[in-house]
Amino acid sequence: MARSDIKDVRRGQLIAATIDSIAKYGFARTTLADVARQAKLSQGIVSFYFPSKKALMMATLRHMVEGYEAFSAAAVARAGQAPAVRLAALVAADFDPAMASRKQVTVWYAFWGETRWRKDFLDLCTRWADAYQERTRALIEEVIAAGCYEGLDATAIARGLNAMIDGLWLNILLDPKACDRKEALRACQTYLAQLFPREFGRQPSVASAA
Amino acid sequence: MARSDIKDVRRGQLIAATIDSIAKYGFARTTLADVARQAKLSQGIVSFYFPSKKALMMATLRHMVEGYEAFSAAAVARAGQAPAVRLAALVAADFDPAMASRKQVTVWYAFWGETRWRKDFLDLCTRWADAYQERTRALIEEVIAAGCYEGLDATAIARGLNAMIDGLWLNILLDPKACDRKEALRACQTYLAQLFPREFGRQPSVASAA
Amino acid sequence: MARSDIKDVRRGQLIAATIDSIAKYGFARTTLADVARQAKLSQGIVSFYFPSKKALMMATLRHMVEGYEAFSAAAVARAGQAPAVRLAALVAADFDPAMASRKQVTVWYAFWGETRWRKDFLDLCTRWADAYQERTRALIEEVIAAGCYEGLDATAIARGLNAMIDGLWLNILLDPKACDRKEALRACQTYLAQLFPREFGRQPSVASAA
Amino acid sequence: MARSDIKDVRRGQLIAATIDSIAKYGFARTTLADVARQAKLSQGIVSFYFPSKKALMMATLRHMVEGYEAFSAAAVARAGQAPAVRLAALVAADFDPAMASRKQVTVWYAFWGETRWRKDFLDLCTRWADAYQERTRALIEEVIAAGCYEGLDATAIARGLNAMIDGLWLNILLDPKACDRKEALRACQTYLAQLFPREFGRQPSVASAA
DNA sequence: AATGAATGAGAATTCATTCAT
DNA sequence: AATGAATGAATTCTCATTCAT
Repeated sequence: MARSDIKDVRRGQLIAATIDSIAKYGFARTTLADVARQAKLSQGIVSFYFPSKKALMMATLRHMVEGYEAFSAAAVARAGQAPAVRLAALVAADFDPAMASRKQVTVWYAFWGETRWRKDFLDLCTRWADAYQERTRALIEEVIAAGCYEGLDATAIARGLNAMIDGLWLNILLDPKACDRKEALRACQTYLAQLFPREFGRQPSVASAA
Repeated sequence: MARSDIKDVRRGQLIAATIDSIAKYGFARTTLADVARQAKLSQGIVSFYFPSKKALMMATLRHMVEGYEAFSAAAVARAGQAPAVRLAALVAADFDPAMASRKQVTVWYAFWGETRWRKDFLDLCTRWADAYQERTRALIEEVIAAGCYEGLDATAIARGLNAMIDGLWLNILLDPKACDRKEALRACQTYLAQLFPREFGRQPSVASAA
Repeated sequence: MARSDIKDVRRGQLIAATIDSIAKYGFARTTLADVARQAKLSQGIVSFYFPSKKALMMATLRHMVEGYEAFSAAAVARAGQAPAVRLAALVAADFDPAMASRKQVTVWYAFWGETRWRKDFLDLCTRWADAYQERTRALIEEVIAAGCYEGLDATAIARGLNAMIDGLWLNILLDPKACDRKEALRACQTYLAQLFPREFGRQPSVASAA
Repeated sequence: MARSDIKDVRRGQLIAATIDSIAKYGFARTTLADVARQAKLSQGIVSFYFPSKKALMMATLRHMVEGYEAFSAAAVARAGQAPAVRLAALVAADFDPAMASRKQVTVWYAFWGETRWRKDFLDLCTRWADAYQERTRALIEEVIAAGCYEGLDATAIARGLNAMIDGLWLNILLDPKACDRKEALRACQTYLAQLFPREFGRQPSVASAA
């Protein structure tokens, strides 16, 4: 194995361990010793690969963002050309078990709840968040145009849709019994069906197409 | 000042200081020393009034929940009898400067992001959250009935609306430039206008009536 | 009730509470708050009657010493004139339920184990301890003289007897199952019977005479 | 120095420092900071080697018990075959400067005086204490048999002898001027001489043989 | 590359003592 | 005489970070 490969492997191990640990103990209670133990590596190695706890956390967040982005983009790509189907796929991806597992959601909100390094976290995410918002807006605009809808504000709708998704994730986190992934996806689809009845109304098959 | 009053005053001071400190430093970095300093009291007094940091945090959360509930209920009560106006008032209250200030929102998400005591936090909130969800649902049902709408699922709409509000709060927290309170409220109203065009469409005045 | 009486009552309450607390929690874990609670008095009153924790402890020790002394002297006085009977009574008093209860023994050893204030404790006890040792010695000398024993060193015997009593108390404290008060008393009597077979041998009735 | 050795060295340093500190300041006033200072190590390292103060104390007690046991057993082994000489050696070992130094005795009684962790301390010692009592009893029985003594209760004598030794240690602790090691040993030997005049009477040389 | 011992700055919590009422 | 709120120093324990091997 090449030198650079093993480095990537170690980094990956440590980031995975960090995610596990945040999910289990929370952000502040995640100690570097926990991470090392979880990764079955020695204490010192964490500092070897990441100069500080903050750097480890930043790398972990970057990893999560990139994973989300890749998963999301792939889902949309797989969905073909039709704007409505692409939009449905985008939404469905957000509630895919691989993205909206309890563990993932816990970790996302652990990051958002953290005040201390918020600024740095945001610097890391802003570009991505803006791009995501813009992509959603554009897709909705396409759906509006393709469906000949009128009087709809794509920006406000995109903002509302994304906010609803975030809020449903929070629901999943806080009260998984009252609202699981399936229930959350249904709420989103209800919303889309109200907006675009011709594309989303009475067509549960669209969701499963994603 | 009577003996029994001073206790309430001190508790209030400490809870206010806790909120300030969480907003400034985050949940984990809020030390009892910070709280004491902020409240201009001595270190030991925090432990005198709250047996542990957890107890202080629980009391703080309870205080926030009760404050939110009271504010929200008062806003709806002021709105009169018409269901749509009441619903508009409920939503508007969520984005009132007194509720959705950056400080408040920061603290809410600090609590939700905390893994360690999540179970206890939720035990404290569940009843309230359920009641809130139910109240929203009932109000939406009234609006549906009063407006003779058909094919609308009040439960899913309520869930979606509440989730959207939560998500918009997160937007306010994470990217206040892209989404301030006014913008957030607009997104919600857009949603309501799409659902109930006769009550909410083209009538920004309704919102301001709240 | 006269002023001075209530003061004595309060002092007594506090000392009794201190003894209870030492027995339950140990010397260092006995806080003034515990003592106050146990005595059903307010926190501040402890400092009012005793200028410091050390002073409370000293008063408690003095109380125990005086109680022991009084009990012991009374037992000997009741025993009449015969030296052997007096000696038997002295020993029996040490294992009387009122003196060698688990609580009492715990507290005595809590005091002896305490290094911090040892010097002050000893200053308080030395005179008493010396007097006690001398009294025992004199009594043994009388027994020797009355029984016409020869070659016995009253000083060494007194030292040995007192040490044995102390050691048996420690046994009661550390391993009450293996050695209770009755068993301890038996060991002492065995010792005396070996020393003074004519007075103590085969006469269990002597012990019960005490 | 090998990695595994250094751990033992550190543990030993810390235990030695703990003993010194208990002897100097007492049980409760022995802080982890004291121990670290005494051992010329940093604060944190104490917690690194011992998960809690209690664990440090337990390890210290175990160290003392093992040291005592080893010393005692070696003394008896050196004494040869004759039961009386072995018994004399056992007793003499208890008052050897290495065992009954003021420091050691202080620490023993500090442990016995401690209420808080008494149960755990005793769990650690009970087996040893029972074995010690049994060994003494068996030795005394041998002396009785070898000397053709009659009417002696080995159990009661052993209990009394061990209690006397404990009590003499307490004397050494509380009033070293009135009773030093030599004086204490003399009291024990007087006792043995009264029990077994043929083996111990008028033969100070036996003791010095130990 | 990797290890894990060592450091020391905090953090929560406890508690003797003070003092206004 | 009595109360109990308030203080702040002290203590145990945690942990990010450093560094010799």
